[in-house]
Amino acid sequence: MKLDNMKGLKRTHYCAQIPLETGTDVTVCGFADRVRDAGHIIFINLRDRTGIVQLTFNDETDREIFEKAKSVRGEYVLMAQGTVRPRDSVNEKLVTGAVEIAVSDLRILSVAQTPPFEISGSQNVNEELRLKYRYLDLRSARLQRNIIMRHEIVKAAREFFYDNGFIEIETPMLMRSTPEGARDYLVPSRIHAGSFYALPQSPQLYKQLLMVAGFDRYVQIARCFRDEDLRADRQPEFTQVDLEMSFTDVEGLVEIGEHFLAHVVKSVLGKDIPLPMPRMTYAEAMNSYGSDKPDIRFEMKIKNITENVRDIDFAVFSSAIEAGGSVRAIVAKNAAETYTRKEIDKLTEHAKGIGAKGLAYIRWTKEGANCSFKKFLSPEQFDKLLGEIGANEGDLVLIAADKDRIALPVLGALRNIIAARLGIIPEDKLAFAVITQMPFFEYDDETGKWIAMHHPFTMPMEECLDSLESDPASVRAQAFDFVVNGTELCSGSMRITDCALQQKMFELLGMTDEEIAAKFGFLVDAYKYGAPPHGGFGFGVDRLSMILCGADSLRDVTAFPKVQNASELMSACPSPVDPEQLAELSIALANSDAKSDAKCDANSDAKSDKEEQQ
RNA sequence: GGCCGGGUAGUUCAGUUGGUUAGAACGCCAGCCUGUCACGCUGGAGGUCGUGGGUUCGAGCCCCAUUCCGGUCGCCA
Repeated sequence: MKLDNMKGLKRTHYCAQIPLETGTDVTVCGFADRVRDAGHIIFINLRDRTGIVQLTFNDETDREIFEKAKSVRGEYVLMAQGTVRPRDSVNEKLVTGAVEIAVSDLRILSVAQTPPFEISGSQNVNEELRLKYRYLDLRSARLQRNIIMRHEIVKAAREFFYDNGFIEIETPMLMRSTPEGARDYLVPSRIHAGSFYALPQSPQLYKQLLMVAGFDRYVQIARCFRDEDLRADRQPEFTQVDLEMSFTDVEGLVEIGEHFLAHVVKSVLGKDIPLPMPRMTYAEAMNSYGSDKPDIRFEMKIKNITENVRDIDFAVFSSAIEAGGSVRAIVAKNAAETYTRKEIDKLTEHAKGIGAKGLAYIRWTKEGANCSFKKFLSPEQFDKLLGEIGANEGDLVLIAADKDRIALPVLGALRNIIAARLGIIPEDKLAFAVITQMPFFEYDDETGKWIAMHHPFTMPMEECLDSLESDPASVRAQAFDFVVNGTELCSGSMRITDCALQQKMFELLGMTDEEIAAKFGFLVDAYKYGAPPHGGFGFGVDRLSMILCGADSLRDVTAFPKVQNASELMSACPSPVDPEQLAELSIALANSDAKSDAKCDANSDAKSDKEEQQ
């Protein structure tokens, strides 16, 4: 088929933005979304990024154009010139549903094979297939909307920070590897055989040095990389609104952060977010929600019932208490009917998966209160306990007895699962919260060492400076997180600018002078030349987009996402490279078996290429 | 690395205690149709049942292995 060109035509409007006045001449472009051939009259829904407009062709007006329209198939790329006129009957579902374009010139600019799935119904199609043909799925209204909304978010972010005196500065993508924390993506150096760059996990060190350099307020829409396993809300490469500012404190940072979020939400969704956002200490979040990223759209707070059950002669409770743990409970209102014995067993299995030894429960239905430890209580004790817990008929009480670091997260996880199941989470609500006073250290069970929970440049809270060595577990940091609807959006902190203190922190984290000099020598040196007090944070653009779009996965707000094993199905990367490339980089592969290689290959073509090489 | 769920026409799915030629809807192709808009009507094409092995007279179904996708735990300073 001979294709047309655009000669003599120029687009005047996007499809869904044509004037609705009868008689207007317009020229529109896009994809054929749907073709309805009714014999002597043909309708084509033309689609572009703004939406859909109906093109109408009648065989009485122009036979040649009509025949051309007859040949159009789904996803053909068209350009049409014509006149806006009212329809016989209005399609309420379309913005342009009251009008149509009577076409006087039609150009077929490109033909299309039948796509492997229908664009309009793509959200029901197997995601693996959609990811292989990502460019087709991206044509769907849903993904067009998400990707454009993400653009609006980044645009609003830039507006906000430019207006508040922040300077946008690019930091290197090829940098020194600092393998503390997440694994680095490494980039081999051709010129320095055997040496490697790392892709940034975040621009952390550079942005701190920009403060030492006196830029005072820095911002960057920064791409970051972490070679860790994926989740629905975790991709190996992601984007942060990364910033750092001087002459501020935690409250100053949090204020900028919350005004930024409010500006973005207002710009993109038109919603007002009440400020200030609720603040909650880390300890409060853990005690009440069993999570450092609590979903506060709903209540169901965790209760500490240790004192209420202390006198009960039930070994599960008493042994946990004796071991320094506690007994915690959540009351799921009106959940007793939903959660049968079998369903509770499932919850228990889930709890065990997270580390609980088991769950005690009280299921109070119309038939009475069924309690897994009833035989250890007198009827009076049981009634008293029910009252103290605050349970009523129809409620389900779940109880975990363990060390706090087990019992709280377990109930926190169950809280989310149960709320989702009961449908008590208000879907359109945005519940932001700022979690403050994060712990500084985290005990690493594997190595038996204390490691920095945030990063080693984080400033401890002033009142904790004296207990750095004596009681590391109690040390809190001048660090904070922004969370929304149970998702962590942002992590930030004030940084250490005192050389002596920084040295001490490195030592506490078990680093030798040699290590410090080799890894962070340039940073330590820099702070010797005068450093303003400063701090900063990074907001996850992907996660923010996910929440604001109402998407369930980062894949829905990322143009070309990676799948769970960190490969990309469309281009089939990562992939093996030519031996010549490796030789140039002075890299010899360990004797890898074909099996582990095949895992990297996302399609059979790549696989056969590999086999040919071997 | 562990646990859970999934893979049957192009797509979404059904498929009985293991039993003849594996079905439906949508899509696709052809014909008809002058107001459709999820157009309609008639007809047609289209399947290595993820892959490999086993049990059986016989496997989409049972068993074993494996692979791919998703969720999650570990991991993510």
